[in-house]
Amino acid sequence: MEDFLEGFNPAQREAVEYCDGPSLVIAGAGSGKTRVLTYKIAWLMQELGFEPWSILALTFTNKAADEMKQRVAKIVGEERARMLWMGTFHSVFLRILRTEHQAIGFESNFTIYDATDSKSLVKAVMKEMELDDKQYKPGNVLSRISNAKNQLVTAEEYVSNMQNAMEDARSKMPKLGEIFLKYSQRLKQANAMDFDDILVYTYVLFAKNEDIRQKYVTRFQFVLVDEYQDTNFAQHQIVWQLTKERQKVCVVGDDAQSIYSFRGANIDNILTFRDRYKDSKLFKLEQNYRSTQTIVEAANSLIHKNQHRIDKNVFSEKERGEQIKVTEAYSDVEEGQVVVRQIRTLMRQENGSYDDFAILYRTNAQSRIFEEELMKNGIPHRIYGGFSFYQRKEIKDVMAYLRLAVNPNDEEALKRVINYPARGIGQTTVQKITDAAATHNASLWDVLTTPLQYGLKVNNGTLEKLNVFSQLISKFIEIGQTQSIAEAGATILQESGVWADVIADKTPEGTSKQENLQELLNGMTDFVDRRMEEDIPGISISDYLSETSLLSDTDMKGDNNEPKVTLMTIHSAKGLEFPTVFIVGMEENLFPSMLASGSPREMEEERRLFYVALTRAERHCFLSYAKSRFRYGKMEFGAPSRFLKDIDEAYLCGMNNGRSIRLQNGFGGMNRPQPTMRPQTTFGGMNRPQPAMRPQPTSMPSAGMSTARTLRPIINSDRATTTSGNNQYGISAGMRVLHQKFGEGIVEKTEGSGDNMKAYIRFSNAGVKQLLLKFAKLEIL
DNA sequence: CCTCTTAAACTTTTT
DNA sequence: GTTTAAGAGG
Repeated sequence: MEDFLEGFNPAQREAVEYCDGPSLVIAGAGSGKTRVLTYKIAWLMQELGFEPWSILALTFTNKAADEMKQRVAKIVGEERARMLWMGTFHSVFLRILRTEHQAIGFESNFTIYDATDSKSLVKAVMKEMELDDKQYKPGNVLSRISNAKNQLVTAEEYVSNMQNAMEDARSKMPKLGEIFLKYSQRLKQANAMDFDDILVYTYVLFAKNEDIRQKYVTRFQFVLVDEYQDTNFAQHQIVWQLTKERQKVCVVGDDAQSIYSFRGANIDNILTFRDRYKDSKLFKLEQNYRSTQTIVEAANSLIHKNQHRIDKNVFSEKERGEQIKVTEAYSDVEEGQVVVRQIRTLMRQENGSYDDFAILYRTNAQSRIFEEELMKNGIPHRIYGGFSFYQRKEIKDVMAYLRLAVNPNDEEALKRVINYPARGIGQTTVQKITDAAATHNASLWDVLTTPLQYGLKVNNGTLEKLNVFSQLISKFIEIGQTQSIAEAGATILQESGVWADVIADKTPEGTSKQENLQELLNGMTDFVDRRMEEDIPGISISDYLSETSLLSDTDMKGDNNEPKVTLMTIHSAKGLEFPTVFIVGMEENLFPSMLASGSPREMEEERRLFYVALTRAERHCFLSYAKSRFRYGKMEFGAPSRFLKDIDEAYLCGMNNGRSIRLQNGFGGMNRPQPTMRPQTTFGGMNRPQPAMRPQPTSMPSAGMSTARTLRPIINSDRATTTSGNNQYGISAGMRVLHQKFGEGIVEKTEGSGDNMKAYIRFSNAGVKQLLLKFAKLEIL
């Protein structure tokens, strides 16, 4: 089987072949890490006789898992590849938890709360405790809870630990432990888990049930973990629980690509691996097969600016390649134009495919401008991340019904749809139900089904409405148990009234919602078909929900094979590669993020993120920054990113309007007025006159811009008052009017027109009111 | 109780 | 610029 590993370098070969004990593979970017992992799995099966179901391979994204599965399938055949335990930490452990639910005190039909559900629950808990959400920011609270869970600290342990109490008091959130406790109880009450719980309960399951742990230790004879630098403590511990006796484990990672510490990932896991597994072997993969020498060396020069790192020498033997081009754009819009123009040029020059291009950015919010520009130019593209299909409102609504059909105790799902479509159960009623549930330690569903038992004080009309709703859900539960998943989906969509509500919406958004819901039903059918075809057990709604709750947009399969330009965050780009990469928004406070500037640790993580971005590129790499950009609805002026200076200058070349410029002057000259720059950096489309700018050619750009911005509302309100005399209501500023309820008043101003027209009226005994003229019956005096 | 309008806060990054 | 929370009127 020597030719099996043909084309492998010695380091790769050793890493694949060593299976006698634990091993740590430090794999530089583009060093064939996935290749090593896939061949190692194939090696285990074909050379060493491991059965596929005895191998556990863990990844971070579904995408990585799918890709690896496909690659393994090519070597060992689909049949056998299918039997591997391969998936994300979350999906594999969720599967185990469903099987072993009893041991952790859950019903088998527990549901998974997504980030929105978790946040909503935290808010609900805080409201109950009458805590100010200015002082306790739900996001902060949640991230503290999440951190604790990632450290395997339960709510009970958290509150009994004095150090936490002190820490919370210091950050003005003394009740945090109590929130954590209540939050956990409510999750349990709802028979639900959040993302972090999947790991926590897996750990607890193995820690408290030795027999169950043994069962899985016996099953998983070899464990492989991809992207080990991104594991958090919980994951690290679970891997240990599964491998401590047998020590058959191989982890692959690159400390330089650790970019998830915000999620509890700890580089130390990779560093302490060798202390924990005493006889572990270390392999280093240092040859990069992906990128040109220039790109690899530029990335090296960058990462050397970090203090915390494992020393290694990543090198490339590919061609030298061209320098990395740095472009300064006048605005965020211009940055988009520059990138699109460059794509067109390269397409022409290299006769390329749109698949060859990726535009990478730090935040999802940046995608828009590029999307618009690509659209304008008719360039096919695909945006990953941001809003996933399953996060759309209409989809979440239907999913909530499905969740209830599986697990009616699901509090967040219930609150979501109890009054959607509107059935006359409002906030006050929901609040009463929640209160009753809280005082009796019951679930909302308990209260809903037996309201009298919990002393729910609502009038008979409301009681009947609640009854109708709970009957509806009961019916769905039955449907879920009797009908096939796609049928059940269609029935529930119909009978819940969601479909009728969406049909009634004739706006373009309504149409798109219809399409999405149709797509959801198709997806359910596909789900069943795929599982039947691949002989995977589990085609219930619960199985469907399990899978989709852990799916992100990045994992969605393309609808067709048309080549497309890829747009995504750098985080989602990890593990991918493209011939040409644009890294955009290279500005201070954007990349590196403003929030990272406080701590050196976080700054190093941002730098690693940039390292990841650079090393995605195979041949061409473009960096760009904009001198001004719209953020939070305001024009902001930024400076070029400090990271640009972290790359050895020899690998960079400046570019403006297709022309090379000298770099030294290009950076940091942002605050000087540069009157000659504008004609150079403007393109065809930008040449339209900008009157607001013209009156102040000598002033600072910011002064000119802010004038332009503040001008607009003034003009608008001027027009509103001056034109208000001629309208269908005959109302205008200065008139004296009489209102049925408020009495006599004077019209101060009017706004809008037609049906939306409204007036600000100062009433002598009711103060200033704004009234819609469409409704307000005013008599002109 | 519902719906429309307005104000405010908001943006890292993801399983 | 976008999305959510609150407020007021019907």
